[in-house]
Amino acid sequence: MGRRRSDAITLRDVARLAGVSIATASKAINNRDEVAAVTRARVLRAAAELSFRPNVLAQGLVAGRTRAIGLLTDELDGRFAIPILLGAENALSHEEMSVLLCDTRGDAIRRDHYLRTLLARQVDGFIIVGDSNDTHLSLSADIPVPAVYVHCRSTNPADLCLVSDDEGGTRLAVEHLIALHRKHIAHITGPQSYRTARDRATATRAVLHDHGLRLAGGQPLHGEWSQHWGRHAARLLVATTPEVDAIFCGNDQIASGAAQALVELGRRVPDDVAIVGYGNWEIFAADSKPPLTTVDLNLQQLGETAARHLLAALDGTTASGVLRQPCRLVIRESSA
Amino acid sequence: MGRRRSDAITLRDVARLAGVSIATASKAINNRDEVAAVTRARVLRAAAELSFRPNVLAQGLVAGRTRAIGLLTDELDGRFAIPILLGAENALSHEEMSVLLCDTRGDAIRRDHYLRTLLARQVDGFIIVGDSNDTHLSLSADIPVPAVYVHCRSTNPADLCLVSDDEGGTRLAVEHLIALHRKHIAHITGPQSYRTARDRATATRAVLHDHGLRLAGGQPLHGEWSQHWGRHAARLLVATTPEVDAIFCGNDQIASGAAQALVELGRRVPDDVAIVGYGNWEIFAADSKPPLTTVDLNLQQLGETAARHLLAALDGTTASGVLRQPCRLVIRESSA
DNA sequence: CTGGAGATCGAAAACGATTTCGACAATGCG
DNA sequence: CGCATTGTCGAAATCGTTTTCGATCTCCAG
Repeated sequence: MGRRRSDAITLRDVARLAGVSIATASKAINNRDEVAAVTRARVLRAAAELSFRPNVLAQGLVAGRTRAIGLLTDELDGRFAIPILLGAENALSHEEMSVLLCDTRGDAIRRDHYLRTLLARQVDGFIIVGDSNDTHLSLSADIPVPAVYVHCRSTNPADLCLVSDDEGGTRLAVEHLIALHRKHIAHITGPQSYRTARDRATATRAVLHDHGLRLAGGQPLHGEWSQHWGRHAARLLVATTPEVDAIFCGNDQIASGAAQALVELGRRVPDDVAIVGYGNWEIFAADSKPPLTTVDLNLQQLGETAARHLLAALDGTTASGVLRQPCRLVIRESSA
Repeated sequence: MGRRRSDAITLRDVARLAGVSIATASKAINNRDEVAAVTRARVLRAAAELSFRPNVLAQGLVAGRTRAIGLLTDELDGRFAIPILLGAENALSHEEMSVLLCDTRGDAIRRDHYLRTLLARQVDGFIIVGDSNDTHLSLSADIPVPAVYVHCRSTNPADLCLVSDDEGGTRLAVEHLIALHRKHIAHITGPQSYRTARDRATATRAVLHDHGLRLAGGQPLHGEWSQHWGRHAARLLVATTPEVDAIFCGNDQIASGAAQALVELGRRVPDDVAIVGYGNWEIFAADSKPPLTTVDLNLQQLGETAARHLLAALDGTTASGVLRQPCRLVIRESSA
């Protein structure tokens, strides 16, 4: 067991070894001026020799910056929160900031509890990761530090919200299918209760209309976000609209299920029917049969962007409104 | 924006309102004796009135307990770390402990960096979540606080490691198939380089042997942990060992792929061939066609157990060695 | 040689809690 | 009543750092 806690290296030790006062040592290490270059070098050498690490608690207590942020997620076990979290954590660690993780499981009581805990811990700011469905209650009124909302919309227009660009992603997908000369493009997606499902359905129609086309089957097919619904909806579609030659699916699970059902019905993918998914959940998209063309949400970058905006806010540069992160089309065999 | 940081409620405010000294207020709030019941009540009332929340930084600085632990993961975006993390975080939050999350991405340099950061932050302990494949380098020599290893094995036998009980889980799966009167049971699983794949393959043979059976096809089929390999291996199996009437798969993706291939080959699941997966990754297992019988790893409980052991270690009750967490069989249509 | 400016440094206060220990009052016992 | 014991409270030390501000030193112009 390394050094015991009691005999950790403190600034006092460094100062003693360097032959200066604690104050000077602090200034030397924190790159303040009013300390001679030669003195600074001596202090730094001493610090290195003792492998000194400042006690962040005391630092935060005095300087008001704890170099820690709270990351509040609604449902961590979903598909979206993790990449966002990884992106944010990565960007923050570059700035020597730590992440305190709390998952509310969609429970308001837990959220309040965590919020208070994190505030008692004096976090410098918050990143709130929602589930992109409903708008997220604004917390800005309750907290004295900056917050950035990711993958959800705050109820307060003065907050900064970062979301994936559903309209742009939809355009990428649908125009890709149009470029493949598909004329009968259908849309299978998730429940109408999801904002993203509604937005992308609307966008699908708009893009088709721009190119003088209309949705195959007339209506988007709304159901669950599952393979099962994908299979079911694909069978429905083939029965009611046999001329369909492309399907744009609301996520990769639906796409995977749809592909499976089409193969069972004797349609070739992509020759007879091209399929495009949404989300680029690699485990589904790349391992499906055939591998799926899909829209990547750049979630990791979304997290990084959130972290950068939060860091900027800590420096006083606040932004607000809804920022849309562009998507990226990943082409695989299901439309090749 | 709630209360500004500068005018946060401190113990001084509570003491003043209650008409006692700071020392007494501290004792009253922390439930120490040597304070009269009536005084304590007055202090608590004052604290409640001001909605006082102690500054954890100062607490940690003096009392040596920061009520925060570091959670170090090797790869957070894998399938295993998240449920473990959720379980641990839940158990810890009951004790008002926070989780500092760091993902090393399997990189030793990042791990060292995070380790130092967390130590500078004076965390009370560590939970190390590995990827269950290789043994994890022991960190105990470098850190002055307790650590618990989850889903991996430490190189140091004095460390406490919590893993899923592969042998028990395998027994559940295989004996379930045997109870269904299956005689020709095959095993499709992941790469031999994975310890869990090897252990479960060995256990499969042992359980079959206990019941006077042997592995259909003679050898376990090792490949990738993917649907693609599941499809491929299932086709191989039917070609070389047509009498196969059950397949125990190393994970749910392989099982899902195998089921898909079998259906395409005209075999009915489960009537002709029963299938059991491993891991109970709901998104695959429950949404597959047909839904998969599988072995649940109780990962969330594994995380909770880890948290409890860590809390015990903080109180001085250390344990060591490898603890195996029992699994649970989830029966769905693929073997019903 | 003198005086003021600028550079460099350290003593001490501050941050918000916990903990130790001495002071004091109330009580019990002989 | 006198003395010891117990119960209650608060002054002060402590933790490791940052920050302020006064002290000292150097150096150069007048």
